[in-house]
Amino acid sequence: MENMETTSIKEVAHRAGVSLGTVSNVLNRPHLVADTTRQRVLEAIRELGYVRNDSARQLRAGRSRTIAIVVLDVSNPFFTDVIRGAEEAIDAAGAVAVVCNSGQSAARERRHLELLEEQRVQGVLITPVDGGRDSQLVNLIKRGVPVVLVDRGIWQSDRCSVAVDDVLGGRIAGQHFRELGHDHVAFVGGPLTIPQVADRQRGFESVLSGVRVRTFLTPELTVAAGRQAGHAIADLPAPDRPTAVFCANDLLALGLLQEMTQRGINVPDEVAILGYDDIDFAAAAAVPLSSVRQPREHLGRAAAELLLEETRSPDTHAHRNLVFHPELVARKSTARPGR
Amino acid sequence: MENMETTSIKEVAHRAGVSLGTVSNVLNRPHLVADTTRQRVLEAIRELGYVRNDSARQLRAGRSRTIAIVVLDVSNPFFTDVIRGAEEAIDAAGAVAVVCNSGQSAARERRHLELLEEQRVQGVLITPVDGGRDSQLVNLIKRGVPVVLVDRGIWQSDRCSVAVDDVLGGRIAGQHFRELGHDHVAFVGGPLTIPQVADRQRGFESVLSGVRVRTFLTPELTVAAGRQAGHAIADLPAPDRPTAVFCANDLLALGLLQEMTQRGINVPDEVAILGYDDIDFAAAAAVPLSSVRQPREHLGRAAAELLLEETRSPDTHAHRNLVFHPELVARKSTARPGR
DNA sequence: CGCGACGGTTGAAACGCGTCAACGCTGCCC
DNA sequence: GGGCAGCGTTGACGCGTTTCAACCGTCGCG
Repeated sequence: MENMETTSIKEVAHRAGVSLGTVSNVLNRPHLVADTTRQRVLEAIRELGYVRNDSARQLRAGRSRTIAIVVLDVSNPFFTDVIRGAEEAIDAAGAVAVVCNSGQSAARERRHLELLEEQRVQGVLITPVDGGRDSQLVNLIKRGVPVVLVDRGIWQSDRCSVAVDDVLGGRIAGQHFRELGHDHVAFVGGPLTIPQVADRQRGFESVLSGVRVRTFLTPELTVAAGRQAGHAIADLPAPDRPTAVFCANDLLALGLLQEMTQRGINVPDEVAILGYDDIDFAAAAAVPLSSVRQPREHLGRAAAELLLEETRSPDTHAHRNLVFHPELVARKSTARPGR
Repeated sequence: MENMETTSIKEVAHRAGVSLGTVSNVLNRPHLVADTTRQRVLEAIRELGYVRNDSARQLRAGRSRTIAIVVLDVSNPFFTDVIRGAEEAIDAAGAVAVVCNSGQSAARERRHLELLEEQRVQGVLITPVDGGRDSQLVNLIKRGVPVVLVDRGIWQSDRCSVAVDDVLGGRIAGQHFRELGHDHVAFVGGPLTIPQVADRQRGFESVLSGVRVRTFLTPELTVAAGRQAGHAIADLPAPDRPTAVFCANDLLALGLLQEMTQRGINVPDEVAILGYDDIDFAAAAAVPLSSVRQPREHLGRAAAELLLEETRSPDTHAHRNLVFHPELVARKSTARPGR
């Protein structure tokens, strides 16, 4: 077991009394090697603590077995769930997933992509900082590396992508309020420069013609921003207050909920609240939060499968842009008053 | 830009009219190359879209520039914060961080470690599934790969580690209750096979001699388990009910809080609740949750720095086992009654 | 003015390690 | 004896790095 730092296939061959190629065969095509020889080689490998040098292997193979998942923010539960789904599929295919965190920084994303390109990764699954126009990413694609966009830039036909239909999500929210009989509702979210937010708003309003809809723009999608919006809504005199509020994500909804609870405004009787994402904490809130759920793990799995498909048959592969449907998870925060 | 798949340093050299070595010098020791030549080479690189082959480079160098962070669960905020801290330090050192998720599975951890070893990573920062006795991890260390344990196995002297003093965290909790004048308190947590949980309990009880302390064991550290414990506590007749509860983590505390709120038991007036971890949602709970905060990012940064130090001077390096101190973050859930 | 020395480059070749295709040896069967 | 498996070996190859000898032009000294 000692002297491991420099153990190469050559020493294994020497110790086992065979040639280099045989050792290689034992490792890669064991059926070609006679039983006794194979045993001897495996024995030598064990004794020397030999570990294959992946650099050399890759150098010859021209590509690696790893698939990279580049996310905007590892601490966002949305992405961690996407990661889990993708890992599942990648694992099942015998590849290995590594996660890179761009942390919303274009510079870090670029650094990661550069390295990944140098490492000749098998493919990249990415939620790009800038929607996928970055030159580094374009280079990667030009080079023939399969790339799948996750939840961004679904309109680009030169690559695969997966996303969730946010307009539909908004529609589902509006529909839900309609069915509950609300005739004065509100949308809380922002900034509208985030396509997801704008889409959700658009879908929401599109099914609410004839209903009074107010909009409260927020500077970000956080609990604090939700609280502030809640402040503004609670300050309205009761007759002028919307009876149902759709928030662009669950954090906003949780903030809103807290503010309402603190102000003594009953949820859902006086104000119904509907979130988006269905994060784990939604169900666990003081008043269990209704939410529009995105199939996060599914999204990741589908993305990984598109990627794997492309790596397996790059020639016949046709790029696809999958769009998933969100679904309503109704809980107490939008229960019909009086229930 | 075309024909990129096979572009090698050789073609660059040819196109620039220089030799291989010169191109290599341009890439690695540009000061050794005359200005005009360098420009010519850079130009050729750009024109051909050349990207260095990291496998070949590593094959020669014997080791890579990447540092792996292997965590138990990417969707746990504790780890994502640790990751962020570690990435900061790794980035600053010019290395690259990749994250591997073992998902609590020893098999996946093993697979990842095997691959990392084959890739000759510069170092590994890991929270091992089994406390660090896994043979794959031991192999890695034998081989001379720097390994730093995170929040596990601090007693092992053959490697560096970082951890947070959970006994102290428990003491801080107990001390807090003492100062608030509680004379009947409870600990909620489990299973005690998790060292962190056992340590917190031990510390908690150690400073509460003379105080009545009940223990409610939970099967896991989740919101649901917290709710169940809350159920049991709320069922106690008021005089027999503890006036302050210390939970082994914030999820339990949030579940407990919800149950209390739902049962109409006032927090903190009738029951004070103290959590552990100070996750983002703690401050955002219906009643802002007091918690014992662990310096998560700091932990990650320190771990990465130990690792980097070891990679830089493997000979003079002495293993260290850093222990960090948690701190109390007092919010409303443990405010003095009547305030 | 001529020659050697010197600072500063350049280019050929060896090297790191595993993979794979082509080839060679043994022994057996018909 | 010819042919065929079955097994193992040989050697070229992938690509960037590094070493070292050779080379260039310039400068100083005699």
